[in-house]
Amino acid sequence: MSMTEERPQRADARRNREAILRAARHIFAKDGSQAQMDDVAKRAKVGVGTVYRHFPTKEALFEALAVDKFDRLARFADEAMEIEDPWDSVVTFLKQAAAMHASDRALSEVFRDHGDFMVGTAQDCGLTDLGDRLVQRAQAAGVLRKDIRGSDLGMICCSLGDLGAVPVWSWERMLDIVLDGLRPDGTQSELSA
Amino acid sequence: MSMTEERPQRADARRNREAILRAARHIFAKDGSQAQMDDVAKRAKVGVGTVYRHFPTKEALFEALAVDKFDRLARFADEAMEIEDPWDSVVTFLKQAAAMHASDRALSEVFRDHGDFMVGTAQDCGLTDLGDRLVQRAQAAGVLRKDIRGSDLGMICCSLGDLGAVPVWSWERMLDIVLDGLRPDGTQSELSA
DNA sequence: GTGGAATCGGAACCTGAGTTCCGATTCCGC
DNA sequence: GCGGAATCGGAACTCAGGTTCCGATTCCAC
Repeated sequence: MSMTEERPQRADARRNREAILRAARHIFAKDGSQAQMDDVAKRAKVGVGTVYRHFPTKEALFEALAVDKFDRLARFADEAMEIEDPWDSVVTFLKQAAAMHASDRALSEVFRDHGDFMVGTAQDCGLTDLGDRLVQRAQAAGVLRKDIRGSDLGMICCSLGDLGAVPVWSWERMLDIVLDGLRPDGTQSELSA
Repeated sequence: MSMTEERPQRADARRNREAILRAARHIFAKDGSQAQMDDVAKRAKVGVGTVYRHFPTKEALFEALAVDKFDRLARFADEAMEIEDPWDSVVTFLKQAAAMHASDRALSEVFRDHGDFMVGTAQDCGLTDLGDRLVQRAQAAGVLRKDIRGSDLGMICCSLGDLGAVPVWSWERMLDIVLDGLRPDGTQSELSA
């Protein structure tokens, strides 16, 4: 079934592919999905045609990068699980994820504009499961309110995502408020579905 | 200095202007700033040329609507000040503002993409002051943590804004969490700047 | 009712950005 | 080295969507 055979590419092709990915990562992080293919090509020191040979469409390039990002998020979650203190591990993960959002405009846009794609990708790279585990561990230790679900971590990231765009506000401050809302103690309302 | 004299417009012109605004409100709420001028014209049952006579540019039309929205937000804040219970009044305002975001894609985009414009407009229509008053009243009554500023209300709205785009998540749930983070009691961290 | 000024409508124009195409160039097995 | 196949580069094409233009139409003062 697999159409993508591992045919050996020519050396220059492989080199260019890497250059394109590196350039695209930079340009998309800066300009979001509005970034232009010409700019990517220019930064990769390559013609536009070359970009299109490696990625048939702008959307394809964008997705390739997005999958990368989710893998990185999954790695963050993995590392966070290593932290002994369960609360710290949730906080650390959220901080890293949010910082990543803040430095990458494209990531926020994926979260906002491609909800279904995002859910699928998070599932595939194990991020969904890792999120659940992070949450359950903290709840078992009694340091996280019981009515939080793993998917709430994604929701929180998404909501912090676009704060980076407005210089007046800081996602760090917002995250602090949200974190206090996640604690098990204190007067609390009942969360809506 | 004022160039905008109140010259009486012809009846059909005034009628068309209203139709265009009504149509634009609907189309922009649905499609955000990606909305197309042709669609606005079609919905207003008017030619594109007519739209452009009333609003010299797409941007101008967009801004006219945005100012409207901020006036409405200011009215919400005003009404919220009438509520006796200071905590309720903050909650009510946030709920109304967030609901407005959820039903209006363009509003979220203004918050995200035109930060400075937004800050200026909020100032002009009195929303900034009203927010400060809402916050201070609640703090004086001891029902809102002391380290919250009026501008945090805007930040919260902004962060809730784009949750509406992803159907998996609900801004109501997120707002519940945030509200618990705003309460004065319970274990709390120190907010970052 | 009539004249002319204001307004309308929408085809045509223009620009920007994604994509294609093909001659030039580079790589690699012999 | 040589030959040809894979790859490159970037000018040119395409298409979508904002904006303009001007003949047709509508309104209002007289």
